Amino acid sequence: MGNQRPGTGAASRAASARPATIDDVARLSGVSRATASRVVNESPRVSPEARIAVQSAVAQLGYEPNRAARTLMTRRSDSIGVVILENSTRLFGDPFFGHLLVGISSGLAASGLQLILLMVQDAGDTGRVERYLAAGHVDGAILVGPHGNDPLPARLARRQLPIVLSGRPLDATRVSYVDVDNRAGAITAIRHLAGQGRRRIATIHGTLDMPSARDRLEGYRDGLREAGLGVDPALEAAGDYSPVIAAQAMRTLLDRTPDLDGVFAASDSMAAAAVGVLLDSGRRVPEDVAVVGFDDSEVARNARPRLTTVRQPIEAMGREMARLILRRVEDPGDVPSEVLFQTELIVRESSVVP
Amino acid sequence: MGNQRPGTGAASRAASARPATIDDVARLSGVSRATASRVVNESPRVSPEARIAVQSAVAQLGYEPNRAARTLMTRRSDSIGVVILENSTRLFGDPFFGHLLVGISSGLAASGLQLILLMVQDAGDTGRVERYLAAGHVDGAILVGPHGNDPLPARLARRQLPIVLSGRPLDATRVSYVDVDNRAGAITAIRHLAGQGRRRIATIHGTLDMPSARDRLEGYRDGLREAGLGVDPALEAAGDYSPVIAAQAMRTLLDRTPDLDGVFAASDSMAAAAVGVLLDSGRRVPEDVAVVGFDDSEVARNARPRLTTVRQPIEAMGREMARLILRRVEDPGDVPSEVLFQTELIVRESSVVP
DNA sequence: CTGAAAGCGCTAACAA
DNA sequence: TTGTTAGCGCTTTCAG
Repeated sequence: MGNQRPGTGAASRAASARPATIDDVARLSGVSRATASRVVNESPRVSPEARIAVQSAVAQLGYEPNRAARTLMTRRSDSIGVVILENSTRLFGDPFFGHLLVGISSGLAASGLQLILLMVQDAGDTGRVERYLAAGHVDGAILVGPHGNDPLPARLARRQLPIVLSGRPLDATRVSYVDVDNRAGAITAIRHLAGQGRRRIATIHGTLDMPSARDRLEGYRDGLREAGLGVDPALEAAGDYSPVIAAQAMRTLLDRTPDLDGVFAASDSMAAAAVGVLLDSGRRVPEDVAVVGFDDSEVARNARPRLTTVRQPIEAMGREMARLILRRVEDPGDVPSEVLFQTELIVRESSVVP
Repeated sequence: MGNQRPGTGAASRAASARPATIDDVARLSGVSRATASRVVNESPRVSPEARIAVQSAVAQLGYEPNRAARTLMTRRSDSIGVVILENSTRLFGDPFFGHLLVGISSGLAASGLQLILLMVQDAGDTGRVERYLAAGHVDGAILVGPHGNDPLPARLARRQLPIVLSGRPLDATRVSYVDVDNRAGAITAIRHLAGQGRRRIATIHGTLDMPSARDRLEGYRDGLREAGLGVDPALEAAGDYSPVIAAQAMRTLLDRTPDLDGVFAASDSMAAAAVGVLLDSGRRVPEDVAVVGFDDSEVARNARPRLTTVRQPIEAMGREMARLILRRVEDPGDVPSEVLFQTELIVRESSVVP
């Protein structure tokens, strides 16, 4: 590059202490701050010459807009809060949340909005997180894993913060959410088990303060009725999506109804735990008891026997949540959207006798 | 609480459109902006009366400082970037990352710094993320899962950004990191297997561009030598921490050395996959082949047989990473710290014949 | 111990 | 199409 005076030329700024400002860009390209700003923000009202001059100055200086200054002016933070409402025990033992995060992250990436992760582990966190979100530090929030009785969604909505939920809310509040057709998914599972000749089909459901858990339980019952098999409370046991509690539930079921020949669990982790208990009890899977899970996570492919399961497209659901929140941030007056994804039954070894 | 004119009193601001500013606080408490600011920022140079007046005004107005304005002034963003350098396949199939995130999040929570999550899925993301981090939008960064050949850590360090790595860096760069004593952990695993009478112990190691994988492999070899068992390349197979590749590796090992009687895998997920292949091949675990994993994640407790494994305190490591980055942000001149956690061997069914 | 004033970097009226 | 001007809300000298 020709002769440069050290410490003053543009090239020498490579690792400069002070980052370039829009003033630097304006000066170097010979236009005003305003015009430089217009180019950076892709306003159409700029002459081609000015545009080119500014763009090359931007490149030369490695200019990056100062987000704080921009936020102060536009009153937009260019960031989205992602709130994980679940204690750590279940949190990442189950691959569900991780996949959802990956989807959200990739859906947000193209937009230039940042992802601010907020984990609510205990009651103390709730206040902190709510204050932060309500203070206008984010343009919108994605709430992952809210239980039906969680007041946070309504509280934030009342404060006019755009939000999107993972999972249908329990009350009929009008908020955007993304969910899978839990009821239909459960029905396909039961239909499959009944089709394999199973007659005493039990279920390990999730905590019933979560709508997804309720819907899967309802689907289970509907499936039984559809197959002409009666509903029997003794065949239903509560889990909480953790393997430990699921194992307990399985033992309870075996005590109550030793003749059961099928199990539908509301997650793969719980199904895997159930299989463990069944094997421990001397039963063979699938010969004596057929098992179906939910999610189609790594757990299902990893287990032996491999788990038949109801697949939900978790990453796609995360991307959709990102899309929805971006839309609501653009246009807060937009009506809330409810997006339902379809499930797919993946048949593996745990439910089919070879 | 007395008589209030609607729309103007403090109480009526409860769900007001415009958030309170420090000017509002100053006015209500009868001091200047400067003094109000001092109280908010806990400066000691304020009279008790002023302090009390301001504090009550803050409470009354529900005042929350505008972070953008503060950032503009202080040149601190009050946020930490957490960069996940791993593609989604492995990402959350393995509970490791989730637990680390929980630890980091809880370590950061008390400080008031926000956690900005940046996932690098493909080469295209790298530039975006590096630009973002280098532009001063975060006060520091925690890099999770960097491979040895990743140029990002050095690039960011050169730009003066405080960073902390998960895992020892391959080159001898002086950066802060948190790791577990991988070599010692592997040795305890081999010592245990040898103690159970195993003589043909194989290993499925991780990708060798990650120091942790190298260290575990070295520990494996050291353990063999210590037990008087020779090192045999035919007993070593490469995995990449994914179950699928681990299963392939296990099959390769069985082809090459059908007489193996022990397997040490560099993660629980890989160990579980290896168990699956062993069972498929008609072998019994642990009777014919004893298996030991690494991590002590849910996978280990969930598998049947339950996995013996080398526990690492993942959440504590995450919290420590948060502590280190906060310290470096406070005092960038501080010498880099290297924190090594100890492992613990957890003996379960997969390695001990009853 | 307190207040007045300056200014961080940016965008958005408003004129020209 | 462009430039000038006026703040956004905050912290921080500098006087007093």
